[in-house]
Amino acid sequence: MERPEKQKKCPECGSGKLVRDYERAELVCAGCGFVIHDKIMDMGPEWRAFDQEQRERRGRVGAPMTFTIHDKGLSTMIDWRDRDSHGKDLTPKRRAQIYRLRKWQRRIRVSDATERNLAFALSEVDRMSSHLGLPRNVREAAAVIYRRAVEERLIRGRSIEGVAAAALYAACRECKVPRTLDEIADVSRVSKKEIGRSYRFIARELLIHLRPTSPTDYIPRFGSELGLSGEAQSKAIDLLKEATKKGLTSGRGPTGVAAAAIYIASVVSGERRTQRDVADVARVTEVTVRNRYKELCEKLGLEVEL
DNA sequence: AAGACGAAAGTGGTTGA
DNA sequence: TCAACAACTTTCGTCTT
Repeated sequence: MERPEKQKKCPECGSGKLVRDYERAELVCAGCGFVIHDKIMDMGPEWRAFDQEQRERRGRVGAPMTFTIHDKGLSTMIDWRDRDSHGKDLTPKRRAQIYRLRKWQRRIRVSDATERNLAFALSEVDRMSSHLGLPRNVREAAAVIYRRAVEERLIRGRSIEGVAAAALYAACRECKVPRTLDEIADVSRVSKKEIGRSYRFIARELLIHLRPTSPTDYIPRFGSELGLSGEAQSKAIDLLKEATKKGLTSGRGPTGVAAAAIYIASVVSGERRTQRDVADVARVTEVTVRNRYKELCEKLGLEVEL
């Protein structure tokens, strides 16, 4: 795997100016805004991908491995009959020893049952992260959250996959690279509803208090997916700053607001994208893009000639 | 032909009694 | 537990480029 330091040029526009965004753990091209996430931290997949489409195509992580045969038949069970290998009765001393051994074997079994569950959950986190192209630090954060949930015994009555997905969702928000519940649900095996419920539960129990997602956090990703330049993206962020000041973002879905800002920015910077395209990457409808962008234009007193 | 616009009805989730 | 509610979606017809 290539060392991040050796990556000197942007694969998209060839510009040499790459900026590290430590907060989001991304490497960003200052010229065109292209985001090179997996170069900086991600030691996960061994393949290299230069954009989201490639990453999705090459992500060959499929359905989760089954851990049903936990030890592949290698475990030994101590016989319950108090006989030795010749069929003779054991001395009382031996019997006591065997009893203790059996007890310990039981204990070891449950402890590696929780280990297996943890391993399974973490492999789920990894699998989902690969699909979503998330950097390593987010996976780590998700793993930490999941481990805490295990320690606090919060998984009882909940599916491991649900909690794993919820932990990942929380981790994304914590690391300021938010993914929507829908996006998480797409790569998970459980429903959006269950992930949401699990998330709320563990967030409450683990006292994880996350500010509502800011539309700004979506700009680099959406911008990158639409191939927008860095200037266009900064433009969108400026717009959002203004909008936030005037309270235009509260109560609105952050993805919708982000989409509108991106759309306006794309138009004013001469890199126009259609409402359809913007709506698609933001996972909202054109109607929402329109409504938000009309609001933004009116309230910010913007003239956007088309 | 494609994109933008907007009206109207429908959906799922939150809130407050 | 139920109904009201706001945000968002779906659908569809019209206008513009």
